[in-house]
Amino acid sequence: MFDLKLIRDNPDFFDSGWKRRGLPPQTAQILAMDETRRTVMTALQELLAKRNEASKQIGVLKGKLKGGTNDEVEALMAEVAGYKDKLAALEEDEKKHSAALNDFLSTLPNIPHETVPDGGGEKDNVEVRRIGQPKGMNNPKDHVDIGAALGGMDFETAAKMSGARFVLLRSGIARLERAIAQFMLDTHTGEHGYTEMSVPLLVRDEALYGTGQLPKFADDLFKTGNGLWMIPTSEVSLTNTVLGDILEADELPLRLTALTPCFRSEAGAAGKDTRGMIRQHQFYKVEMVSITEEDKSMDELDRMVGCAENILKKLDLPFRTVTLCTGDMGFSAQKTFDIEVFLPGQNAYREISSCSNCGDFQARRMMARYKKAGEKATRFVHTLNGSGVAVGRCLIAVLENYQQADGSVVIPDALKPYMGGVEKLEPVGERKSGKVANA
RNA sequence: GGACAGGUGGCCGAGUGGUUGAAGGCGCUAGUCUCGAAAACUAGUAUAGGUGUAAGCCUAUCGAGGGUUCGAAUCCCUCCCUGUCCGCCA
Repeated sequence: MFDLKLIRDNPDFFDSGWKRRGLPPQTAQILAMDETRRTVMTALQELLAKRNEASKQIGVLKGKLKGGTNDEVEALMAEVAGYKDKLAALEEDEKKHSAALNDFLSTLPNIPHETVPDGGGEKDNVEVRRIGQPKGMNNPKDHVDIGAALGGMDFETAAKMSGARFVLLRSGIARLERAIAQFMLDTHTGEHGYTEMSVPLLVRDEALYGTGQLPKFADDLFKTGNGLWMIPTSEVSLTNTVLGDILEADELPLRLTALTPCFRSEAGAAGKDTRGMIRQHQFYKVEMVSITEEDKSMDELDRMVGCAENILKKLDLPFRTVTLCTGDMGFSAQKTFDIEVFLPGQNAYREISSCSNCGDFQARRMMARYKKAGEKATRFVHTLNGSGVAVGRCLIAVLENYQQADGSVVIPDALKPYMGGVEKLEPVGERKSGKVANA
């Protein structure tokens, strides 16, 4: 959401920002709607003031008359009664115009930061660094084949109960997924200063509005029969911990992390990444969220990217980090870095983390503010979120990068403490049911 | 899920439908006093919005949203949240 005063004062700044995202100018319409709204609001307030004045008089007079009445009181009451229709009409008008303006504003994306490169899509993202060398492999298999050989990745069984885009993991691979998640959480809490959180997975409209998924992206979400929504990322739950709050500056930054399942309807992704675990309706993700002061968020973004990269470094997975261009950034973001891990099975770098600074965009929607010691005024916090990292995709990356010629998968050193002595996942022979896997 | 009881400023807590943005207390800030501090005393102490060069003026806000009324913290309805008891349950 945006500061209307700022839009009034700097319409060009906003229009050029939206233009960089490929949108036409918006401020002319915003300002026209705002103008109408304020005109109506002023008229309403003036009439309210008159009514309040008269009603106060009535109170005073009735007090003197001990609750009785006289001509003067009757005249005043008649006067106020005359305002009634006008007042109701103005009130309705004011509501209508405010709602219209709000609805319009709530569908507009954040303004890109000046350091974000221009561009229309993925191809225009700018690589900032590349860490680690892909190991040369002869005919590397992709995670689906590796998983099948290990007897631990089963899409058919998942499909029976849940349909497409679900997976069922067994035995060693199930444990590996858990190991990855534990390792990441331990690293963020133990080395990166994040506080581990266990959060609701079902949230209300307000929470999703706050982080920007609603009202525009309802189609991407799952909704329960009770009107609650399943979180598409724990960014929603972690960021909304400060919904409506006024924090003290010295409590900041808040650095929160959580491991949660994420639920995405993947509407509009038909035909995309249909093979394997890349794009599922449900997946685990370790998320990082930072709540900072307004002048600290860009430094925090670099720090957060570093935390996510550190996970991949410890796992010794080759990756590259890119700055998303204006055309590829998400709705709420002011600036975003994606981390792409190398997948031998695809011979390509694929997104495994996305770290964004949202500036005050979400904070305005959530009314999340902070106060500096000794200052009266409140300011909006800045919010950042980043995957640290996506567990499912990390599992894929480990399987593909640590596969051996014999079909086994070596456990990365960093994960060994979490694997109960298992150092390698071995392929199993053909099984009749396919439902038994090695440990 | 059922039955009660509640939700008032940073906190506690009063509030008969009428000059109540809201008593009183605590806390906080400043001043007086003091060598200094404490105590005491005095004063100040919400947020958002509209309007104005400004001082200011106006509007809204007592969990949220509707309604009744000339006028609502107060009466009515719906919802949310908290507490207690019962039921159910991992």
